Amino acid sequence: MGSTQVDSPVTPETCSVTRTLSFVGSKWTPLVIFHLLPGAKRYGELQHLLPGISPKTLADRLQTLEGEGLLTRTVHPDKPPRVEYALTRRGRELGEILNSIAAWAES
Amino acid sequence: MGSTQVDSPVTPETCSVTRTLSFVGSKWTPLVIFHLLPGAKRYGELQHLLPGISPKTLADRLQTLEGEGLLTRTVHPDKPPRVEYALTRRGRELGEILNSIAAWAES
DNA sequence: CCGTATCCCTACCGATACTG
DNA sequence: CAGTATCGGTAGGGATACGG
Repeated sequence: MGSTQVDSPVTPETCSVTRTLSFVGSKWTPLVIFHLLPGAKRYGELQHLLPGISPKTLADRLQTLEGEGLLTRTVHPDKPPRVEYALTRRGRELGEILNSIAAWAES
Repeated sequence: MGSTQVDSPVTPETCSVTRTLSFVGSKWTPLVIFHLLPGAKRYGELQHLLPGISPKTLADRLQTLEGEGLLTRTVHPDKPPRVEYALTRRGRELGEILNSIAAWAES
């Protein structure tokens, strides 16, 4: 006998793609990821690579990406302080997808 | 002699990925694309497939996607009016990328 | 050097009512 | 049926000043 239960529709709240794009699509986030793909960078380096970004926004993006497990934040106990950000494997995987979007968009 | 000209930095305004995600990342847009992947749908069908979306938002998303060349809008001269939306080849290509994001997000 | 704290503005999105 | 018009809330992001 067939079930009378219909599939519950996917909503923006339950869609994995919508959820992913909700933070990857934030302003500056793709560029942050691109700049980290070649290797770890310091906070100040990213600021110079991203002219126009505010310190608040850069910190927001880095913290969100860290919270999503896409990058790691490493504090080196130096004076003056030195903090490095590096993509995780998962972050690099997402970077590859962003590259495929770039290829699609520019073709 | 090496040029003294440095690369002008990429900004969110000139980044093709940021620009793409600025509309693909809009709420409901990925779901609209997913529902159109199997084939053309009418406006009312999409409304029922997307419970909770407002008519304004649905119209906004469809018009944006049409403007980006990702779908076509076809008016059939019937009574009552019948309008169908179908992905273009480019729209289906983007849909495939969204599927790869889903695979990444769910892995 | 690496951020946080505030304030503010605006663009996105939802609800609702209405029209060809 | 397939939208448009209008209004309003809210969250994202910028500018700026300051702190560990």
